[in-house]
Amino acid sequence: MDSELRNKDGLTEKEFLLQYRPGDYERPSVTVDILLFTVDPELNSLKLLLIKRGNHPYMNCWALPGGFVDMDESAFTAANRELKEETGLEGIYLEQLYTYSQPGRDPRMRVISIAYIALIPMTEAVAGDDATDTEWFDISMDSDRLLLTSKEKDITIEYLLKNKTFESGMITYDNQVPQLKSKSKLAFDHNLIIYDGLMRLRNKADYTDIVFNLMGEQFTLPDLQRVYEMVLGRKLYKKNFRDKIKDKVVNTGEEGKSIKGNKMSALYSYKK
Amino acid sequence: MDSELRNKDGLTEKEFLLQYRPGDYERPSVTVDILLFTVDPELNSLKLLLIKRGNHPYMNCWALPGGFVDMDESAFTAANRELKEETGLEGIYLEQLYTYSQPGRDPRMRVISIAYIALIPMTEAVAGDDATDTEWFDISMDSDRLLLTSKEKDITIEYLLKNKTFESGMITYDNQVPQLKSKSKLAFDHNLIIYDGLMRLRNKADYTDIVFNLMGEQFTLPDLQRVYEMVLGRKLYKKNFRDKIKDKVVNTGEEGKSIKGNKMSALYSYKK
DNA sequence: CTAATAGTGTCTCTAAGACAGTATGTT
DNA sequence: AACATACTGTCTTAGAGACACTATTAG
Repeated sequence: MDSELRNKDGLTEKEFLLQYRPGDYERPSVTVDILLFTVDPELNSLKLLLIKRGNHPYMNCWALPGGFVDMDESAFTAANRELKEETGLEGIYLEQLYTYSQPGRDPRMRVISIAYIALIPMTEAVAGDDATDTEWFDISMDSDRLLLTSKEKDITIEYLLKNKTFESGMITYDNQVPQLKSKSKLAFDHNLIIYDGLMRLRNKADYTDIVFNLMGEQFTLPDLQRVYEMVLGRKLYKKNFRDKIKDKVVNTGEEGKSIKGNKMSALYSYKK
Repeated sequence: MDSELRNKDGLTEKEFLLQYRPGDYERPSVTVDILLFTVDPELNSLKLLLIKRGNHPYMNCWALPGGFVDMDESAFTAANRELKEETGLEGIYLEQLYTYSQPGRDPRMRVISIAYIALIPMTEAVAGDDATDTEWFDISMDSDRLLLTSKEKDITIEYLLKNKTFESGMITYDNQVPQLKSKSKLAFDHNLIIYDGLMRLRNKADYTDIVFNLMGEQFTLPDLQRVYEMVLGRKLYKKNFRDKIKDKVVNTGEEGKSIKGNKMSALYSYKK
């Protein structure tokens, strides 16, 4: 067995691990940041949960929910735990987005943040919490602007998207960089994270079933199309849309009204 | 100005940051692991660089190159630094893959690893280094097996790919999990990382120009096709392939022989 | 001459995109 | 009656997939 293999100091693995002491060097803090998306019950907008910071740095700016990764849990587990604390919900769609590690992204200390995308159905949408200044922002993005608004709190957070060319090896690719336009703003590099997350969501809407995580158990096709349109940020042709999703969906035989319409429509559910 | 904004203790941001002391809690180590791919000069195989571990844990197993992220550098910078140390090359294609954070993935201590994909042209391929037991493995993967082989060292590392269904929110998706088959094996969770990286490479070969990072300045279309086939792990129809890449490529007017052929062929270069 | 390789033509099938049209309901 | 909405038909274009074909060259 390999368990009796000895290293150059003559130690087996068990002996090695017993005597091993990690070096005494500085380590970064590691956190998870969560992009929690949903759609509002009237299907007017895609929504993103933000929390107002009550202290420096970025005091009074809006930030993504998140927290530290504990020593005995994975980042995925930490993100699920934060979601549970924030919304009370479990079993939510959760996907790792990207890891942000630029030194100085938090002026207090070195923080590396693993960002996650979470999606909850409109029916589960939890109200904003006034006490902790938690708020669902309407979020939209077109070719040159990222816009976050809260009607209740009368807040507009706006970033212009500037085209920038990146080089990597042989290839170059165009990307966009958010540039603050409004008075209110996002904390840390959360503007980047939100931009990246929305792009990921849009891309995955095209080639996966990710959008169904924003729907309830049953839905009409007009409602499903509206959700796709909010995610993608553009109108879709009804017939083409129905052709595209027809294999992902099954007619329940029941009928119901679409959220914005008053005409009966067939109710569908997601087909696994 | 916001710089005069005071928190509930009456401190400005500058004052707050001066008195701020990070909590004295345990932090994980953060490393980068690098999937360095190239193709061999005879265009027989896609290649991946691995290093043989000389100590516990996973002594004598093969591992991805990598190292710690320093406190004053981003993970991207750390990956570039490691690449420079390993190959002497700079300006290489480098893309963040995924972050692996499962507790226990390193039995010595808590290590969170940010994995990167790097691609270098075949012409730049550095030889394996006998002193440090660095070796370029031939890598291939089909629907049910991941295979890493070194002809020189007579090593075969083989993992069967077992289908597994994952649930996340409303949707389920099928994925594959590597299961050790051979006597030689990979260290830590590097089998997962390699599987994920190869899948990413294959997906991106379809909708980006990523594969050109494996080519030299000039190449014939038959050679380019062979590289695509090695990355994708399947044969392509010549005409369809040429139609697909025709806008990515420009005829230099020169002629040269393909690496495996002895007939002259038009030389192309990558069109930005 | 034969076999292999470089390169092109073309057919089918599917999916995206864009409208047009019918039926059914509300006001 | 007028309008909006649910739902379907169909045309065009583009790309993936699959072969068939010609031309060229090594041996």
